[in-house]
Amino acid sequence: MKKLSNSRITVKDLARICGVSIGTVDRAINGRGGINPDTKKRILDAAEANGFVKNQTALSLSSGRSALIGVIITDLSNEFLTTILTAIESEASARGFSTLIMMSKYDPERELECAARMRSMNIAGLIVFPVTLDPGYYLDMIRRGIPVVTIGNRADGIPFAGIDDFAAMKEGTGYVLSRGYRRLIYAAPLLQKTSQNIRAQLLRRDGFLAAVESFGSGAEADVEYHVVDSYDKYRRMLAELESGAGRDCSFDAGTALICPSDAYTADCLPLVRGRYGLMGFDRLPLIGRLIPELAGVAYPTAEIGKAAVGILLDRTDSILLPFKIVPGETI
Amino acid sequence: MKKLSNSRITVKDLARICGVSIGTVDRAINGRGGINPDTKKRILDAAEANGFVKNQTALSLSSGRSALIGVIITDLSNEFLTTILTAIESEASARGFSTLIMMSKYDPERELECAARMRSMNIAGLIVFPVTLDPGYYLDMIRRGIPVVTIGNRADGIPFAGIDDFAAMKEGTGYVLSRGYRRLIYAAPLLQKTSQNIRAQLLRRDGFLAAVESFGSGAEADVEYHVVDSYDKYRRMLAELESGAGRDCSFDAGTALICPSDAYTADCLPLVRGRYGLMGFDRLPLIGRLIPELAGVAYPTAEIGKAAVGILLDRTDSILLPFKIVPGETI
DNA sequence: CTGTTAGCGCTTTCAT
DNA sequence: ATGAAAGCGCTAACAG
Repeated sequence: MKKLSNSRITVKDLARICGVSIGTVDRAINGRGGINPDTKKRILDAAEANGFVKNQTALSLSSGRSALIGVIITDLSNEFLTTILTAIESEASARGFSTLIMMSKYDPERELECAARMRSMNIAGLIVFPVTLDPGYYLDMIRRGIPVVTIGNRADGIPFAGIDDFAAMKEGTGYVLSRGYRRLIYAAPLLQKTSQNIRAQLLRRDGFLAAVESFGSGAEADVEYHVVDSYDKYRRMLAELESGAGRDCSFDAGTALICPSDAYTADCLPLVRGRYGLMGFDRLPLIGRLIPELAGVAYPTAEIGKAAVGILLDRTDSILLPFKIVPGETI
Repeated sequence: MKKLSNSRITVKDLARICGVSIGTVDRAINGRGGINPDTKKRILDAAEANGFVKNQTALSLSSGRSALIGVIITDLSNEFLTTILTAIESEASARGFSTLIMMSKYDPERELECAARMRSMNIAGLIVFPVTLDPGYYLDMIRRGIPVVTIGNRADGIPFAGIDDFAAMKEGTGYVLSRGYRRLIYAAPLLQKTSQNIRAQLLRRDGFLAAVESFGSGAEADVEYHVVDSYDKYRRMLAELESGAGRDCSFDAGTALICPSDAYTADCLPLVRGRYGLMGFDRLPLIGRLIPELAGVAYPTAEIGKAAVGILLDRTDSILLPFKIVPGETI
């Protein structure tokens, strides 16, 4: 195979330049003991002067580890993921690691291919937003000493960095009810994807139901709700919103739409603005700036990204971060 | 150094299992000729059965190349960058490459550190959104056989994938003028950063000026314009918009705000909605869904990401992609 | 204190 | 058609 003369200066070159052995160079470079301070200085100076940069590939092959953190996410279409990713990259970089990013595109098989690929690159650890229902591969990685952390969806037996989705949606829904809305439309088409890991969506839905339930036991308990749990129903709902009054969903002044992800908020907002209530989820920077009046649960994405890296590198346990309910004129 | 038993099955293992030599395994795996079809099948079956995955690190060290494409961007706060990144990852992945992403955070020094780091990982090529004014390091990489492509801002002597920023803003401004607006506020605070590469912003500003200029030669040539070219002025402008009438900027019904990046659109839109005209730039998915009525130049980000990877891997030349003016009620 | 050497997993001659 | 061996750049163990 043709070698490209890309090769920068190596330890061997440094050894030749300084008239010492590569072992000595190594001791200087890595600050190991047992070396004459003068020799050390001479070598380090030469390294500096020649712009020596350790070849990470060789280091990785030799040590069996790398300074690479793998990140598998579904895509970047959602600000939720980009902010987490930003935090991950910042934290990883601050700790001397680089981030290798791949996208599963919501395809469980593709996700596992990504994981295998990353593993073949000796990644130091993996952060994954899982869509696969089978965490077996990840458990195997953990067993072999490669830490794995999940974000977004949980997976049994694997550390998780995130929020308590159940509690967040329960509180959020409670807030909507407390503002007098009595007809709730819960727009969660993703619930249709039963062959994927949608644990976060399930927990949020359960939180929603629990809020409605517990409210139902009160005095003014005539709450009516509707769970939009398929893309078909969701499309129909949007069409009804657009065309004016909806039948299936019984829109009226006391109606509020609850979106368990701002991916849906983006669809719904232009249609309900000023007509019905709307509560989002995530509450991310861009949406917050564009639509300051939007109410919703605030997802602490930056903290989560940082926490995920922390769990990975310090081998600590799962962590649940606090969320907030952001009030707004849309509720 | 402690070796972790992460190691999956290797060519050596395969050789032992099949009772052949490493060389033979290699011939089978890589489909090179000069091997008995039966032996080959036996080896491939064993590889399949044992879930053999080539160790990319070793491959990279041995060949001096890797299947890694480096991407250095400023950050992910902008949908502009996330959509390009998505396209890059898709295309790279489809062509068998992985993406290593780092963020310069608009810091030229940090950008160069990222580049050096990536180089030490034997990246096959680099896509960079440059903020540094000195492309020397990149030229050196190219000289040594590592292709580099710029996006966003151009850099002399380095291939570029993008649009004609000058023409885009000239046309966009022409559109605003054609709709009757005669007072234009051009909000481009980034112009202040003269110690960074802001070529795209400069080109857009020049396009804006050219449009105003060429229009001025006509009959109804009383166009008044104002370039907000610092963060100070920008903040003042936003404050004036918020507080009602502005003095510096002379807002009135015939006023239109032109934002050469939707990063600014996001700030301005809530303040001018229904009062003054507003033209954005980029016209990205989320903003498009949230604010369907926004007028602006549509930046073909997906195509650009794909093109950048193409230039990198096929060693082709710069490419300028077509843009579009999207009309909308905000103008 | 310093030099030598083996080895990480793979590719690639050069022999056989 | 197959095997043996060198080498990519670095680390670590062992000699001296």
